[in-house]
Formats: sequence, C-alpha cells, structure tokens
Amino acid sequence: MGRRPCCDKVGLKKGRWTAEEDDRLKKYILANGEGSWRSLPKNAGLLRCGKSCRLRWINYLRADLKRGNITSEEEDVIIKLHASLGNRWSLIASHLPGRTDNEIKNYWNSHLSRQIQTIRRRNDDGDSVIVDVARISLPPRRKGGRGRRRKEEAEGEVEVEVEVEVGREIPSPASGVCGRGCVDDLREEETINKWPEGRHDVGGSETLNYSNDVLEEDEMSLDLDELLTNVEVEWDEDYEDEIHKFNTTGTCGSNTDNVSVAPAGAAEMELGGDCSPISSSSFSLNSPWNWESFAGDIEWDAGENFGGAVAESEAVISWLLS
DNA sequence: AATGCTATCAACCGCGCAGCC
DNA sequence: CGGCTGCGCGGTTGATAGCAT
Repeated sequence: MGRRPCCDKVGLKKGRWTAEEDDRLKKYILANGEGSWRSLPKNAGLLRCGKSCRLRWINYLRADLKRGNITSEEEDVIIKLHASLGNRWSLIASHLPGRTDNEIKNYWNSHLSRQIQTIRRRNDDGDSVIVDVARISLPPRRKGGRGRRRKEEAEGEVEVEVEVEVGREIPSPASGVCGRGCVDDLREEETINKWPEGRHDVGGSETLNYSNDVLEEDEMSLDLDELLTNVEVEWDEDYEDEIHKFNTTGTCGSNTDNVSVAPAGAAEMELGGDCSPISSSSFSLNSPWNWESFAGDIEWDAGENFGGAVAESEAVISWLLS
C-alpha cells in the first residue's frame, strides 16, 4: 500500500493564488488560528491542498513578514550562517526575523551561490581561497535533514559554544588507547601540524595559514563570533580536483600543538594527534580567531587519506564545514 | 516589435520525523 | 510498540518579468 497523499488532488486548484483566495485564507486563519492544515481548506472554502494553504500563509500572508529586498546586513548573516549550517534554510531563517526559509533559499540560489562561485573562481586563479571553517554546536543533523523538529528543538535557540583546551595529551588514533579527551567512540580526530612560521600542514597536501589565530588565554573558550576566523587554504594544482574533499589529517611532529574543539554539551572532538602535550606557550593564544569566509559549498569528505593516518573525521568535518 | 534567453521567486512535491492513538 | 497522520523541511519546477539581440 502506498503512502496516502496529503490531500485529495482531484478538483483542487494549483498554481498562483488569487487575491480572493489570499483574502479567504487570511480571514480564516485570523479567525481560527493556524494549524489543522488538512481540514483548513474545506473549512475556509478553498479549493486548495492544506499544504498549499500552509505554504501560502507562511511565505506570503503572515503579518510579521518583512517585505522588500534582502539588506546587505541580512545577506551577511545568510552567508555566514550558510557557511556554518549549510542548507538548513529554516534554521537560517530563524535568525532573520520576517524572512522565510523559502525566501532565503531562493535568494541563496539566485544571488549568493553565484557570487560565491565567482569569488571562488577568482581565488582559483591564484592559489588560495578563504574557507570558512566556522562551526557551531548544532545538534546533529537528522538523517535526511528533514522532518518535523522536536518541540524543544523548535523552541530553543541553538546554543553556540566552542571550547578549546590546551595542555592535554591526546593519544594517537592508531594506538587504540584513549585517555581523557580521546574520542575513540566517536572516531573523530584531526591532526594539524603547526610550523613555527604559523603554517599548518594538513594532510600533507593542503596548507592552512591561520591568521590571527588565537584563543583567550584564560578560559580558552570561544563563542561563535570569536570562532569566526580566517583560514587560508592553499592547494597544489595536482589537488585541484580534491578541493571538495580535503581532509585535515596528518601526523604531528615536534613543536606541534594540539587543540581540542568541542561543541557544547557534546562529546569532545579533537584537533590533535600523536603529539606531545601542548603548552600554552607553544601555541599562540593571543587574539580571537576570526574565521571569515565563504566556502559553504566546499564539502569535506570523511575518511579520505591524503597522507597521514586517518581517523574517521566525518563528524568533525561536517561539524566544522558541512 | 518579435523572439529568445536568463533571473527570480512562488509554489509544488516527496520525504522523514514527532506525536498521537 | 506499531501504525497512522500531520507537519516541517529541502529540493525542484514552472510561471513570469526583464533584458538582450
């Protein structure tokens, strides 16, 4: 038996809404409130599918909708949030009062994604690109990313907190030994080599240059704003095809730094490896990170091995970059 | 003026989850 | 616990407007 359609499509109107239909829907909802979308069309005397009514109300008729063009400030927010959240339009929309997910999605697809492609191409002409690795402590994305949200999830703000610790020993992923901070159960591990001049070799193929790296020395914690940091990623032409799937893996040598990054309330994730314990003196911790970016369209694949021993890093990468 | 192309965005569609029974 | 229903989500389509030739 197949899935029951959301409504009986026979005899129902499709396509653009007329002013009269809008008026009817608006009056009905103002009088009776939202909800019961399936029965709403019948009760309101509309020859429309309930879903269509819901969409029309949410995207067009609601009183709290903001009209007019997306402002540059809003655009900025969209870019940053998209880099952080990916195509989670409803979540992005929740940070832009008066804007709908559909509106933002359309705006992204028609304006921003193109702009970003342009910037990317421009950067491809050179050899570097600014990559946004800003991530926030999102609850894990559900399978398929769709479906109704839980009540708490829908009502609550997404908490953004990233914790960075130094001075911890992080066991090798290959050692099978997990001490404090090891994420064996999640198999999330990243390794970054940091060189004295500030260059970070990643996976032996890409280079990260952290500009303004730094954390606050006292508490070593960052909020989202602080986490937004500039990271320049350079790649060899040989890896041009790989830019969509590079990993931050490699091995630590001497003078390396381990940084563990953990989303609030979640199991910790590591940037580190078989390294000596970090000391705050060997890691420059003087200014806030400033991940600035575009690169929402860059995907980081898990499990790709560009050189070092690779631990499963899908969760870290998707958390950092999805 | 006619035609073709492109950009925009409203609306549709299918899927998957939460919640109810 | 399982089935069903309703809702919310993201991807896609298609109508329309605007611009170029």
